[in-house]
Amino acid sequence: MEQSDAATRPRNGDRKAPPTIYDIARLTGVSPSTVSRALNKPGRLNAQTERRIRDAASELGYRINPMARALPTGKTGTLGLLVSDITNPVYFDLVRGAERVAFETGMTIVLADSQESPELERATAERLQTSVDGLLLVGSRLEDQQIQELYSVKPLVVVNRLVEGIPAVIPDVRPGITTALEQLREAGHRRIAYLAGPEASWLNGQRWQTAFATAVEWDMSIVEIKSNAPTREGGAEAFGRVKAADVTAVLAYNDLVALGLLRECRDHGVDVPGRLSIVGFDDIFGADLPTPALSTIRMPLTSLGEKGIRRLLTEIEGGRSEDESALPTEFVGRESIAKAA
Amino acid sequence: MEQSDAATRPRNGDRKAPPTIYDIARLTGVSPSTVSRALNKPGRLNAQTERRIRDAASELGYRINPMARALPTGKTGTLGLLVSDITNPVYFDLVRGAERVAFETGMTIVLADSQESPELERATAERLQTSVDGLLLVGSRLEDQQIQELYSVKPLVVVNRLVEGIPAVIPDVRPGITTALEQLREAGHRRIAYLAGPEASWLNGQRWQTAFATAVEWDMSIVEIKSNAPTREGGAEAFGRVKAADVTAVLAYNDLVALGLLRECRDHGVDVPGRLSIVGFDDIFGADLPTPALSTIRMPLTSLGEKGIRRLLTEIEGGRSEDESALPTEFVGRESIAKAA
DNA sequence: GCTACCTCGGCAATCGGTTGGCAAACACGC
DNA sequence: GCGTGTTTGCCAACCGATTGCCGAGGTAGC
Repeated sequence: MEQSDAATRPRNGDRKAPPTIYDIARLTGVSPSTVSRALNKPGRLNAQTERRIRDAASELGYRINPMARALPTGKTGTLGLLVSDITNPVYFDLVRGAERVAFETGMTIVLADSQESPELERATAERLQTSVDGLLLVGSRLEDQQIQELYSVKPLVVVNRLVEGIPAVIPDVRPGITTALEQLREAGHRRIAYLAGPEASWLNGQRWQTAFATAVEWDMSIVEIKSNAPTREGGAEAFGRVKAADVTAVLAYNDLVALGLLRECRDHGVDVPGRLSIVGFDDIFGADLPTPALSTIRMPLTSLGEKGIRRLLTEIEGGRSEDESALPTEFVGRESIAKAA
Repeated sequence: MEQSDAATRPRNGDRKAPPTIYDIARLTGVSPSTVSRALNKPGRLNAQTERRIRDAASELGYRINPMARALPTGKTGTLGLLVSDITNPVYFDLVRGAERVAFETGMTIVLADSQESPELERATAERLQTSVDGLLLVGSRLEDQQIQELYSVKPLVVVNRLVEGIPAVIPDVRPGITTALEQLREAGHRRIAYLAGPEASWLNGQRWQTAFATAVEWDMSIVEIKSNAPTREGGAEAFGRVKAADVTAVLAYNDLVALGLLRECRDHGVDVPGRLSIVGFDDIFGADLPTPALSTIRMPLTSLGEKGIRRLLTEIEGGRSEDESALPTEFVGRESIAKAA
């Protein structure tokens, strides 16, 4: 596996230091401050001088040193994105959306995850705060007060959560849930279960409360079933409790849990959707793969990511953006729903 | 959606500047340089003085300013991780592994993707290089020379690729492919196809060449079928060509392509594995979800991520780490393989 | 020809750390 | 009492930008 003569590789000492504005200044015979202005105060200088400096800069392959700029300005050009679990496919599109907006505005995103641990989340958030201009907290498991403390240090926006006094971007779970329960009701389901997510999750609360209120309104019975983790394993592990609950349909906290339950049903010979209908949340990658394909309530993930970053940017600029309306969810009907047995 | 009285939110000006070593110096009556040494040259100072300073620091809630440190030292404490497509589940575990090692060593990871575009990859890499200590290039689509140029600027490690003179971490595709073809052969398959990935992908070349050599050695016929993109859509779109090729088994460039093909087969009534056996690569999230569950060749993703970062760290320290042996792949038998028709 | 104003570019301070060199203070041996 | 050596902490320069202020020179108005 030796790919090359080690002696031919650059050592750190070999690499030439990148050019600075001082190099450009020397080359063009002006002062460094003039170079700085030429490069980021267009119009401030004589057009011809500016041209000359810009040319010299690109000839030298000059790239601004973000650290050096950050020191006097206090702006790092970096945003922190903290999610509860990187390996949860639900964050794909959200991250993508966030990245797109960040890239367009010339910001860099630092992605980190807290592995569903509040302690780790706090530690990571604090560490990130020293090197970013603002933080996007997605599905935070922290307590309100901790988030407020973080907010008192640096700009911050929460996604999928509401905290007193903190700018937020959230989905409106109502449309998706309403349609889903409507479908279940029309298919004759009267006893349904909600397979719960983490208690510290605000979104879990929203989903449960909305499902609960809707079910009650429509005279369906509904029970909440605990699950240990918002993962496929968590869903599989809840199978026994679901079965014992004697319901004809399950609304799961998220697709991961729904997929875990679905698989377990198949492995135990419980016919889905014949004997049990299952609906998930999020419409993650893979939700359409199993047979039956999973019906789910799609979250506006890309938009949540995009709006989150935009919101954060105006927050950083000191603007006080209006809290916009929540982004609507949408029911995606697939094969995991059928007439109640 | 108004969550709070806007007037109660901190404005940027409201936030108090974080404490600096100057604050600590003033508080303890020593000079800033002494504070600096107390905090990161243990033993250089009188033990008692050091204690006093450390106590004051933690009392003030001091956190070092990474930018300020980066300036004189040239070390940013940040590593860049550049993947070809963030939304490809294959990178989950790799990113996880990389993050774990980075976190343990106190480094921060900046994750970016190039959306399968070489131009974007180069631009992003160059941008990242100004603010990180080193770069991990995963599945790069750049040309060798471009990578070498990047390497001449900052430390860099490539994953899933070999480039002359560049430290690399790669999988050994042989074990997985050998076992997979062995199984196919024993099941009576004699005509197989390789559904190709991006031409610019080194890994695609490895997979094809190894499959080719092995098939030839064992007297199986093998053909290469192009696919337009290494995605589910790409796999679906290749269905016609696969069907026309008159083979009994397909080895796909990755699971995404395999899943796309699998779905398309189902939609067109082609029985898998009855009439066509399918094997993927990577064992991504979701590979086990469809019916039939996808057989695949698992990549040591977590290890690739971990080793990649470790390798990068020694590279940054100026060490010249030995090129270690490639990490073995492993065949994962599921339901998408059966006896040849 | 004089004042008033504007344009253009440089000086120097600043951001928050790090670090080489030095000097003060102290201990020790003789 | 003096030379030598060691410990300890400070001074000041530096990293690479940004920016307030100022002065030189040009232009215009009267």
